Amino acid sequence: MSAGNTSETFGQLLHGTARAWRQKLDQRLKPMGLSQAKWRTLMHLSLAGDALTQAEIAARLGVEEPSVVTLLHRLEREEWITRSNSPRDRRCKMVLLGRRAQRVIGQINSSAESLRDELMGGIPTSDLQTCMKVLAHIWERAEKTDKVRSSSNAGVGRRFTRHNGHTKQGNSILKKGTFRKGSK
Amino acid sequence: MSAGNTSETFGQLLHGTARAWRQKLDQRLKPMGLSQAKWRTLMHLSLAGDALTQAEIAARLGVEEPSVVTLLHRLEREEWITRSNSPRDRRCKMVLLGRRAQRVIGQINSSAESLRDELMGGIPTSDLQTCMKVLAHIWERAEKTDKVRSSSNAGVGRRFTRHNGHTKQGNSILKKGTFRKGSK
DNA sequence: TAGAATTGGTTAGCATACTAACCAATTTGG
DNA sequence: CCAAATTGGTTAGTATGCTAACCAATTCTA
Repeated sequence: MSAGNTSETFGQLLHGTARAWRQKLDQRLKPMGLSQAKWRTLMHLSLAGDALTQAEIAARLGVEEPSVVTLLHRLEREEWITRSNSPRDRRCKMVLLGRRAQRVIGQINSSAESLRDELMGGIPTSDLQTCMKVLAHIWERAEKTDKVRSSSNAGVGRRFTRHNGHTKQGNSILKKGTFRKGSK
Repeated sequence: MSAGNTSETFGQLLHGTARAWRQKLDQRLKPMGLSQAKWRTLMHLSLAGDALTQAEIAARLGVEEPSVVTLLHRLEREEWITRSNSPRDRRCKMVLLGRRAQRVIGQINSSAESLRDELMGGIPTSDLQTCMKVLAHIWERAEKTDKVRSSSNAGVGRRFTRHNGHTKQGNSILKKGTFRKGSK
């Protein structure tokens, strides 16, 4: 990079920035006993407003299932969430927010937002838009090219495809039978 | 998610893109037995054209020293590099590229470059420039705000302090560790 | 020149992610 | 209805990265 090469630089920048951001956020949330991975999980549960299965959580976080397993174990051990077996499908675990989490979701959110403001404030909106467009483009290509993950929402637009079209209210997992995700 | 919501989304996008890129690259380099972390280390050594100390490598990679320790252990175990004690400063380990690495640096490079082309090709240069500017800005703020890491130059134009000396190499130590079973 | 401070490296222990391999339910196809 | 495929979850093992705590050598300073 210092040797006048333009290649590599973008990747460098991308990863460095992501790492710096993550560390910063982790550092802020540490006093609350949370890290970004944990916080994001709680947010998704909060957004869902209902129990989710581990597979759903994995899809929303954009990580693999085994990664979710240990993540949820940590969250459960610290009493941020509870897990129980689904009465409908004995393979499933239902994941729910615990009291503790419900109480601090707001705080978490505002922490994350103020960091965002600090980091991105002052940047022209159009520049930001351009940047996001570029990132989305890259992401899409990177995910698409040679692995066809079932529920890999490649980007920002298309979030988790709601199998049956009801997300927040009804039960995500208590009403199996009608939906089956992607084709695969 | 696409409408007027600038919060959260950007971070999401940043991390997702970085992760996707990394995975893609790892996947390509796997047949060669390399991952991005390893590859980057080798590149820096190659660029330096000379032995580097572990601290220098850490600075160039932008990671902490303890992370470098295990990384170098893996690289050494696989014979990509050799490490030896510096004769001028007994605290230092000099890290050198091994034969194996020298032989494939070119391949590594072209792999990474073609991936870059695939991911970024077709994106207007000006957009890219804008994107990089934004990322650099964010990175700078994230590093600066509450931790004063040695170099805060947003990574792209970093300056490494030259240290170097001779290109001599001995054998890779095998030193067992002075176990002191720390107890405060 | 004798501490004190700094610097280079390490170990320990944790967090986060991945792949591979596996079990146990459930769904599907005859 | 039974065997095969699929799906949800787990374990095991590895890769990266971090912080905290610690030696050992070197450099600074009073």
